[in-house]
Amino acid sequence: MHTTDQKEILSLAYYDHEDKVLLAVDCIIFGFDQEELKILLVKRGFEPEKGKWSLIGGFLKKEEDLDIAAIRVLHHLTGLHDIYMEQLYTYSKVDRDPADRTLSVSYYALIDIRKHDKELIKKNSAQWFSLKDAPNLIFDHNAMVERAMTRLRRRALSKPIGFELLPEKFTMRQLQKLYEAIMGKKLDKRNFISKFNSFDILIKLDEKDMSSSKKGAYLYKFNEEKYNSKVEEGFNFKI
Amino acid sequence: MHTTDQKEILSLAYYDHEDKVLLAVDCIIFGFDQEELKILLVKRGFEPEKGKWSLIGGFLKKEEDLDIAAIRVLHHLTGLHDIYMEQLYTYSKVDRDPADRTLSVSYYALIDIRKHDKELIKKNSAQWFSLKDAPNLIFDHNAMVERAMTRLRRRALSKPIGFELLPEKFTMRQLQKLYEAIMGKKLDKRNFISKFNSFDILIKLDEKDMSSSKKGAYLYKFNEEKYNSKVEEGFNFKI
DNA sequence: ACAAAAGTGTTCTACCTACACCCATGC
DNA sequence: GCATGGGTGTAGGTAGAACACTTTTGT
Repeated sequence: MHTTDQKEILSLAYYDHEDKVLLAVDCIIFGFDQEELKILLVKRGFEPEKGKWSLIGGFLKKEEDLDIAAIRVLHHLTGLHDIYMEQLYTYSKVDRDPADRTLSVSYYALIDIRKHDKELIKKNSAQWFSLKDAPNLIFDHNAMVERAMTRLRRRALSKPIGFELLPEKFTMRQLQKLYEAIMGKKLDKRNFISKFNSFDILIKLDEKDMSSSKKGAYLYKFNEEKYNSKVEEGFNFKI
Repeated sequence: MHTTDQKEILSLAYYDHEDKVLLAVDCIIFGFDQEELKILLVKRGFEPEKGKWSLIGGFLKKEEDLDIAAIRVLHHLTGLHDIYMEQLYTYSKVDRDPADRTLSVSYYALIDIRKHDKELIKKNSAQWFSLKDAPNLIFDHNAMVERAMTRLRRRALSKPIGFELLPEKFTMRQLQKLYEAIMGKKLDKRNFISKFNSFDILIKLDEKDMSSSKKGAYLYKFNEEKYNSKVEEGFNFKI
């Protein structure tokens, strides 16, 4: 590899006359509160557009790649490590940010809504909104949220990422409610459960969750090892 | 909107201490030559990695957004306008380009291989390669091609983008060969044709193509208006 | 005893897959 | 007349969709 000095020399030699730009990372953070999908938004504390709602973001630093920058931003707001996260799209309209030529790479993230650090969220004047009544966002952030929603819908059909939004132990009903929220439609509980059982990637526990009924509902865990080994053998998750 | 002067003032005020980076656009250009998928590569004429094969690319200019930059790069190499094109992913590893900190946004493009400007290609020392025997590429360009291929496969199943790779008039056999190339497997011709006919988005012409058989094969055109109006009514293209 | 959520199977339909023969023509 | 690619239909299997009643238990 090259040292910084060498790089500067090479850069001067080869790419000297090219334009440089500011690059931001913006994160769409999804959570699920047993009934609906929510996103975490911050009230902007600086100009431009101070006081308006926006996605949480930050600028890419010289020594980071984009994934690292997104992880930093997510950690800064939620206090969480090991967040499920995926790059979405790069927004580049010349006038998207009135203050300067800034491009933004969007990421979406899935977190267990009960696990975030409430103090940090307060400190950053952030707040959870259900997707239906989220406020209007600055710049092109509304479009980012829409694209994230579309991607999440597609991904959830072909990868078992839903579990990232649930607690470790969950009931079948919670899982179904989650998929209903993601897909935006009611599902038949018998079909849903037998589909999921046919995958054989859940562990049924002896415990029951008594919080939502008198009878109680069995709790399940996602068996990630089993899922991975089934994938090795050609298994294809498909809701 | 703001004038450039205002922008500079705002930028100094708000984003002054952030790092700026070079941003490139790299294009995976797909073509189809009746038998297999090909990509258009250029022999790099400048350092670093001069003389090696790479995707065609260029740096984003201050006054462009990314789509415009990609269109410029594509036009520069092929002479074509109105190319089908989609943004794929942004690559950002700190050391991906040894010369300087450069990020690259990849785009893939689909063109009718017979329509490109052969002079321009020669002038840019570019060449078509079938995917199987394409040379090793510089930086992370191999990964870009792989991601493009994955995306193309998925897209081709749910959107009728295959026609972008074919001449305006084509035979059913050509269409089938194209889908076989994209999906990497043989298809049954009866099933393929009856599936496509059930969509009812092709126009069967009275002309025949006599180049590949004595009997001749009917030529078809994609009926884009009909496709669009069917989509309006809820039709879902799904191979 | 009743309210409220949990749990459980079957039938019908639609789509996908596999499969084989005749046709038209140039040589 | 034969070799070459073009064109066409059907039957069986599989996966998805629709659908209703019994169980448990706290109040």
